[in-house]
Amino acid sequence: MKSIWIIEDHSSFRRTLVRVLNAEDGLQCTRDFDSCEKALAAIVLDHAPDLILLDVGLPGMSGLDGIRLIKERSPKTLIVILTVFEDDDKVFSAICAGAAGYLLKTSSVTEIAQAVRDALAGGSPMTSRIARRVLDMFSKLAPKQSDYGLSDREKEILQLMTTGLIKKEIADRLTLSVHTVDTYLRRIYEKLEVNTRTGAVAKALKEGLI
Amino acid sequence: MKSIWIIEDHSSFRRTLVRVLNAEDGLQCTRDFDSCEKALAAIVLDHAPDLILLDVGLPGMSGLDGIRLIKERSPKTLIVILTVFEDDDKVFSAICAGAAGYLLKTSSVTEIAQAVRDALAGGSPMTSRIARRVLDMFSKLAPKQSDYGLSDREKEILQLMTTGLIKKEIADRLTLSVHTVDTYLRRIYEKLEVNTRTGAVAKALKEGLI
DNA sequence: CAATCAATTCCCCCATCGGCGAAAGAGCCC
DNA sequence: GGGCTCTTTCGCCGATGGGGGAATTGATTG
Repeated sequence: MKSIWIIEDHSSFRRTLVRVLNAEDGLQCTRDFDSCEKALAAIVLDHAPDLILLDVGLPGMSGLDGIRLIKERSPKTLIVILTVFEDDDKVFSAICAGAAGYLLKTSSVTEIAQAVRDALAGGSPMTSRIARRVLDMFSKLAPKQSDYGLSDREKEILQLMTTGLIKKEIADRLTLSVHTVDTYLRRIYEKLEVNTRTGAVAKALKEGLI
Repeated sequence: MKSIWIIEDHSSFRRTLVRVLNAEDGLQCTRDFDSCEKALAAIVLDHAPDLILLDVGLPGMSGLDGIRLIKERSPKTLIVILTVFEDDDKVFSAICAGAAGYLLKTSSVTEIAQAVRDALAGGSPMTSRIARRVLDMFSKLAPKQSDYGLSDREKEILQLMTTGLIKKEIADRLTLSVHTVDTYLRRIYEKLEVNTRTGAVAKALKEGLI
């Protein structure tokens, strides 16, 4: 039997959810709150539930901060977002904070119940529109993995540069002469079409060269 | 009427898909192939379809490369992956290459048809297990969003540093004196606990400070 | 009103860096 | 063997960068 909490300020909707979830086999909605603060206070006293259905966008504490705090206190508790917002920013923040699902309130209660089961079974339920947004963000975030024809040694030196080392330190680290490192740097600048260490490091990190 | 191509080497499964999709209103499976190569050749001659159902893991060209090549030739064509593999690597690569959905072959044909509709309507259909993997990868990939208490001005200067500019250029860009920029840099170094431009830029980019 | 902090400008000193040029051994391909 | 790239070493010079300290505005906060 999996325990579920609901954090949602609309009392009628909350009560409906409680009723529907309790009608499901193997699910039990043990508590419900109208704010993150109250739920957080309960987590320290009570033991945490298996899953929390959370409305981000309720008054008081931001739901996004709520996710973080809940996850801090009880990392194993799954958090499924249930909200009216589907802007990139909210979705992005929720996922980064550790949400295990993202539903819209336009979903039917049976869909919500199914989503809860999905999440408990190791899935991350979300509408396909939200999924598209996540995928778009993902491919923007992922490094382009370009090349520029750097040799292994050049990449090694570039990598050390990204740790903040200066030429001399790199030379010491690799038991090379400063001159050698210098030559490498010049070639790296040339290949990357930059003319400063900063530019090289920035390009390396932005484009995932190392 | 939306046109769909299928790339799938199992001929019986492929024919089943064609039949099922053609039975759907508004969908027409115009062509089907048993390899990416043949589909790519067709794209240059024929005009590209609205959506391609693609099996990554078929013989010959890697399906992942296939996605990239198809997207190059016809960026507007949606690509929905249909495969037996659900390892992080495949999913990650497919998404980075621009896939708009990721289904498992364990799905029923009606689910596949629904997924095709979802994708055409602007969604990214995927199983909730796949979604969980994507979310996990996402939160690993996403910068930690730490703070270090940088002021707006300091962040601005840090941002300009990450474009490879030197102090003097930053000063010119902001109509400041080099000395001013210098002071900022020193404060940034202090807050970020580094002592070189390279280190500051690396830390800024790695931790998403800007 | 005072205190604080962010933003700004300036000085000096020396280590480091970036651009110039040169060279030589190792390994690989034709 | 001759060319090629990769790796390594070296010198020189002027510009830049980092560390030290100091001081002035303006805004915000207490």
